Amino acid sequence: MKQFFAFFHSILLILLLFLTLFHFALRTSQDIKPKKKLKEKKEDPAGGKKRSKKEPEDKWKWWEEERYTDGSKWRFLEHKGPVFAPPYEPLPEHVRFYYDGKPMKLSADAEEVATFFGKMLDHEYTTKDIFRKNFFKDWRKEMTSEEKSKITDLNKCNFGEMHEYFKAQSEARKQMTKNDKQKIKEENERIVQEYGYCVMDNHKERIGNFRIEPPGLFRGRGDHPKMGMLKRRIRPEDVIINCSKDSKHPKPPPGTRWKEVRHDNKVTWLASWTENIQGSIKYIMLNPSSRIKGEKDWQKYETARRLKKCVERIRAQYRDDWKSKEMRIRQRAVALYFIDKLALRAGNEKEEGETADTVGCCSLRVEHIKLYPELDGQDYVVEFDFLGKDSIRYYNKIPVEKRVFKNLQLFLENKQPEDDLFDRLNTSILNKHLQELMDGLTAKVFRTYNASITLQQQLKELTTSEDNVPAKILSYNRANRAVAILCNHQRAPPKTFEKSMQNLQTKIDAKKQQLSAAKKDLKSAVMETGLVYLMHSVFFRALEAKKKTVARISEQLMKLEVQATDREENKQIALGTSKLNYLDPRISVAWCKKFGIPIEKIYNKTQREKFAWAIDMADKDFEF
DNA sequence: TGTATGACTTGCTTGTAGACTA
DNA sequence: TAGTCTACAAGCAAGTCATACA
Repeated sequence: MKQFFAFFHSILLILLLFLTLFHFALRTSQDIKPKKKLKEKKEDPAGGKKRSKKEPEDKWKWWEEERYTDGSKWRFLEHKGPVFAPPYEPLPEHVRFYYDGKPMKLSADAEEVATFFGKMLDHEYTTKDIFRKNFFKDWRKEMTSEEKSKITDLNKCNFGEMHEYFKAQSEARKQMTKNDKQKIKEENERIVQEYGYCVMDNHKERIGNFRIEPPGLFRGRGDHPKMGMLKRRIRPEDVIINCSKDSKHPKPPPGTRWKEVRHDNKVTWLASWTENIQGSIKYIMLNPSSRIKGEKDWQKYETARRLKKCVERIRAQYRDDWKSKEMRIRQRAVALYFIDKLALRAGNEKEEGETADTVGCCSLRVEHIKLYPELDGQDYVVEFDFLGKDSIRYYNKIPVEKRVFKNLQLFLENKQPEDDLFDRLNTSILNKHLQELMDGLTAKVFRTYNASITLQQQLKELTTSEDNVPAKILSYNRANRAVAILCNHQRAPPKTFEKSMQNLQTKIDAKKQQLSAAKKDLKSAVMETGLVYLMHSVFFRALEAKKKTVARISEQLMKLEVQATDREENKQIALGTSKLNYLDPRISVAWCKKFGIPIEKIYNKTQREKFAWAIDMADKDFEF
């Protein structure tokens, strides 16, 4: 009898378990209701930061209006002038400068320049010979004759206390109370409201940089021969104001005057001054979201689209020119081939000794290329190795067509490493030729065209409609990355890169553990619920909840893994430059609309303001 | 035709606001 | 809620290109 009951009990249990599993299987095959958006901001790749800045009140659609056709940029311009750097505040008594181990009180002018150096002690710049030499030379110009005779060796100068003082000040700023921080914020906001906007042709427009650059030490990039030189303080007497005659002219600070007030509506700047390092002019101009900048940007992409229509004809022409009898035409044709194929910059000539030694296509020298008739199984390989804009290294090995290779061999004949590769060519000659091929065509249009067309092609290739949003965004970033690589947009890996990757990996590991625990939990719940299924439906609801937990954690894990892949691939590549300057925003807008991706996932608030014209006008079928 | 200059765009670095996390 | 981290925006250097002038 006992055996019979035991057998019956077992059969009953198996039956119950089967029923439960059957029911469970049925339910899992149904879609899970979309979960309520608890923390939407977490899903925003742009950071989803709730900035306090208000959306601009002026939602003017300038792109729906006529443009000026007479070369003028505006009819009316009124602004308040620039904001000057605050005056120098002398160091407190206890912060001393030491020379040769002894404290020494410096005159105000010498002390100010010394603080510029003291602030930078942590920076590699202060270890560079050129920087130190230039700084010391300019610093001595600010010294009194007594200081000059005493301070003769920079190596005997000790700026340590200054450095510590500024570090402590920065620390104190961080430690300020919420209230104090709020007060500073409000004051800044007041300044922005007063000086950060202008009125241009009946519209309030944001100014890009309304503050005059403060004095400091010049931070030239690469091996810049002028790094460390003193950037002097700009006073109202150095500043030219540009505004319309009939506007309320900006007032200079009390007791000062402007260098000049002019009314030139053929230019877009509001104020300008000449800096003392290179003697170049610096400007105060409008924000990228302004009409004046937006129109120009739009126009730039339209020129690139016009190039698309005739690029094949131009390519056929330069290929033909590789065979020309004239050396200058062959050089022009080979250079254009590189600009087109490799997205090289034009390469203007530079004054020797005034800037870092960098080159672009037309200014390439013999020493920047190597020719290999055969390399790694490929024929006619050219190796490029040179410093481009901002002293960023361009290194690339590419197979070229035989004719290009033979031409290059010809160009190199009887030349020294420091000679120009294209000695019969410069950017002016090249651009004049391009102008003849297409109205408005210059060397840089090829960069814009190739960048935008690459993005469009890559998006088509990489996007899968079945993918979820994070996977689609990864595809977008990969397409963007292809462009950044083409344009050689590099960045120094962030100092915190390794750590942040480690943090992300820790999160992934934790999430994996969490997932496996949740799965285990679900499995045992299935067993338990099976036993009591007929008695308590409440257990079934608990089972459902566990199932949802597993799904949620799986999704979170996937997101983290996508994030890690994206970050790793982006380690040394800067996406921002191409996104802001080379990619027709209408391509991205169309892609978002086509695949149902919120535009906020691709462009942050500032970018959306800059590209408002594109967001408004492009539909899902836009083709570059 | 070459050079200088002015105007504007492009491009990298850095400080920090504010989101995230424990 | 305090401390940490990171995306953003500011900052400014460094390009391109048109034009004026010799």
